[in-house]
Amino acid sequence: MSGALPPLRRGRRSGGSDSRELILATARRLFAEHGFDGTSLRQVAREAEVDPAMVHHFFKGKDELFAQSIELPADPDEVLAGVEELDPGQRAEAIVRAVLRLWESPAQHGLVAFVRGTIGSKAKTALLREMVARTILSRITAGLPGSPEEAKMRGNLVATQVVGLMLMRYVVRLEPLASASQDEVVRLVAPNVQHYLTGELAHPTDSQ
Amino acid sequence: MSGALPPLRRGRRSGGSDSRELILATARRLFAEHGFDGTSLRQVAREAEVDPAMVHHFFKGKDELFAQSIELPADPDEVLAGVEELDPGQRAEAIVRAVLRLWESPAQHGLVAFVRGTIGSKAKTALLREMVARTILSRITAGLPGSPEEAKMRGNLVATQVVGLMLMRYVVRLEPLASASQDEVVRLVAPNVQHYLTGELAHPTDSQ
DNA sequence: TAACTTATTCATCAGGTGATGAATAAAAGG
DNA sequence: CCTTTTATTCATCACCTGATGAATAAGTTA
Repeated sequence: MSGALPPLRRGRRSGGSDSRELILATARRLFAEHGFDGTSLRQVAREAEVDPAMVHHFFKGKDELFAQSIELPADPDEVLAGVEELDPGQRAEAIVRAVLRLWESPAQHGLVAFVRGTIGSKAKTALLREMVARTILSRITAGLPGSPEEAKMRGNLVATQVVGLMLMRYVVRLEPLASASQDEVVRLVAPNVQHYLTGELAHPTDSQ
Repeated sequence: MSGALPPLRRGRRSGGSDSRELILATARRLFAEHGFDGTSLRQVAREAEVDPAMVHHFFKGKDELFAQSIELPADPDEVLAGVEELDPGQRAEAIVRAVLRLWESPAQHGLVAFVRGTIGSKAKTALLREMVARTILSRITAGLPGSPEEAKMRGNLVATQVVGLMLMRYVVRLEPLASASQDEVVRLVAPNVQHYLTGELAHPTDSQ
């Protein structure tokens, strides 16, 4: 039990270090696991073995850290590239494939974080709604036959199916769905998505 | 500017009061809007115009308050009553109707809170998974033809569609879906749910 | 009326939170 | 070499969190 502690390690560490990346990686993981509110800067710093003040040195604050952690998971332009040009009759499979590919890419952590953080608060949910409506649905429903109102509803229905699929497979991890192969998932759900896109939307019942 | 402040109001208020219910109602609303972590006891107390300590007087702590706030939204037995006895070929409409009815009942606040609180954390998501698998899916897939594995997958697929629908309609509030009538929603999505229950699940493609 | 129970508030605790500014050490640039 | 920039840590701040125990007032019961 010596009294002399090792000399203070204040100041720059010798030898290059990538603390910034380390912090980001840790933040990504923790945000994905516990959401925005459930993750503290100090927790990130602790697990990255770094002083809490470093987080403020590299990022302006918690918000910026979060923003950079989820590094918007690739813009929809890229993910849905080519979908618009496809014949509506074949669009469903392309959409489902694109979504599965995205969620099984390195972006997965960030996406889970995004979903958790976004559904947890009313304000953020509103942001999500705007974003989904403008960037994603418009692309999916481009060039559908029928009235614009009908196209919007078709887009909404596609969203219910696709979002439900992502949530159950990647967030809730329901089995056996979570372990099924991409091809199998496409086979199973693409037909229903296609039905929402171009199928006959049930006739208003005559009764009522 | 009299020096004499109004006498301290410590002690029981005269006239009956229903602070307990007031706290519960406020908690329900706030949990639904901001989730579990995003809601503090003091915030609940403030908006209920009550001292924070009252919350501890009536409930053991934040966890118990949360638990009582979401007052498990009616057990699945009740909500899905009768679904098991229905012919699988007609089950879809009953399921969708039951879900819509539930979400447009007074339980809605609690349900939104439950979803927000539950998706926000990994641990709670695991609880949700167990609960959904045991209590809901088993009921929905009872008596389906085919292997047990196939029935489980069919149940999973139904879950993707139903959960996606609830999320988009009641949590994200995507339009025009959120404003559609119950009957219209049933007409639009029940056929796809029925397909998951009893339809032909696409043949393994010969290629691959 | 006296004793007891319940409702209500106050004062306070220990601990976690995000944030800031200064001190120190290494690296980079001149 | 000296200067500037960058990385790192420390010591704090003010604030909010959930929680507890005691003080007080009203209702309830004996």
